[in-house]
Amino acid sequence: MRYMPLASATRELDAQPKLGPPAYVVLGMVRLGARSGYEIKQTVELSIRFFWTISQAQIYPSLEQLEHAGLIAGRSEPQGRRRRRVFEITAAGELALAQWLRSEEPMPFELRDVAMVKLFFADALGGQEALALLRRVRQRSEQQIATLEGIEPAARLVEQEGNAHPLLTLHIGIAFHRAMIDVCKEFEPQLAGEQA
Amino acid sequence: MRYMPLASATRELDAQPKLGPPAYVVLGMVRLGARSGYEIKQTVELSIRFFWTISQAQIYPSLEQLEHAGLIAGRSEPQGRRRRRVFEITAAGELALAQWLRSEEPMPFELRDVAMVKLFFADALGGQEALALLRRVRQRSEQQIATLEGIEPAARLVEQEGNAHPLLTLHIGIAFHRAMIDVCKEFEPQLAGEQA
DNA sequence: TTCTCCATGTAAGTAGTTACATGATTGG
DNA sequence: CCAATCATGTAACTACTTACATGGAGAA
Repeated sequence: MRYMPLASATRELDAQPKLGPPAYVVLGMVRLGARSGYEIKQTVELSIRFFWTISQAQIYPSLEQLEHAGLIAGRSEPQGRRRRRVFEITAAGELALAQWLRSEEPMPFELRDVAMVKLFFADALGGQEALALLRRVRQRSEQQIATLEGIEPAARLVEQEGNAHPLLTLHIGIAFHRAMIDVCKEFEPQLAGEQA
Repeated sequence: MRYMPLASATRELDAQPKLGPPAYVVLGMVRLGARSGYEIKQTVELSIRFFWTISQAQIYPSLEQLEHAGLIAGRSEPQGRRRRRVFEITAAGELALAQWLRSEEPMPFELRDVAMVKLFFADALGGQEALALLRRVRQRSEQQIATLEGIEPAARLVEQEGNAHPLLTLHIGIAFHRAMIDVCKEFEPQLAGEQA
């Protein structure tokens, strides 16, 4: 039996300093076949960009952390003389990812959208200008939908490889923006009727 | 004529260090009648919380910055012996707010939602567990809708005082979550059919 | 040879949160 | 008199971004 304060004992069991969402994102991307840090960044931009971002500067430390924890295995695989580390998920990694997905931790919905803020305060504008803002917001959503629909073929491909959920989140994104457009459209006549 | 590098001259014209979104949020809230820092925090929690948050620690410095810039005017108005500063928007403040609302700066849509990330990676789970996750996400949206609908009476009141846009953003929020629920519902049978 | 892409790494800075500190008022 | 609420302020910390630095590979 060892004598040490409880806090330290607990810390020893926990082992690693606990992974944050960015690390799980990297882990999940490796699982889906993104091999290098560079590929992960690209895949993120192509797939989850509209509900999660991650900068390159976060990816490499996350990879290190995950490898250290034994959740991914990396090896050097240079292209010619250009250095390159490629990673694969380990059995422990699969387990850790699934555990995170199952965990009952709260998932607060947090949107942080300047456009919505501007819309909220738009009564400070005249009717014509408020209408212009509303239309800019609508156009943004139309643009987003176009982008998301552009991704759909790729999502259908990963679906055929047994990953149907990327397509699901893509559809949610499209539905989000459609909903936004609908509410804006409904509101427009109310503004058009106003004098400046 | 003065001799100084261009950068300095420009900085001199700009005068203040430029306001960020949090400062404009505070400004807008003062315009809508929130008088003290404390009231602003409460109003934010009641109104824009689901698409923008702001911590108390940001509010007081923002108020100072805005007052310094002449966009709001504050005076001491203690309640008994309890100190209290109350603020009003100035003409310059109205102008600055409107200018911000009109400005053509890009408004990138940025959502940051762990639930969507988990959904995206949910193929790492068996069908039953993925279904459970999907239902948790759905319940979250149902909960959000209930909260938002609870706010609606208050939004209708401010509408009658001439501010119709808070109600608009509220409707957008409700529509968001309805859309999310719809897509989830559509997807559920696909998972229910799977073996674990 | 020059541009774009592949690839990794890090230092410095920003934006924001949590937690703490203080103290008065109101209502049960 | 005790708890909840009103009210302000700040120090320490965390998370994340931007910008810089380096260099090879392939294509025009």
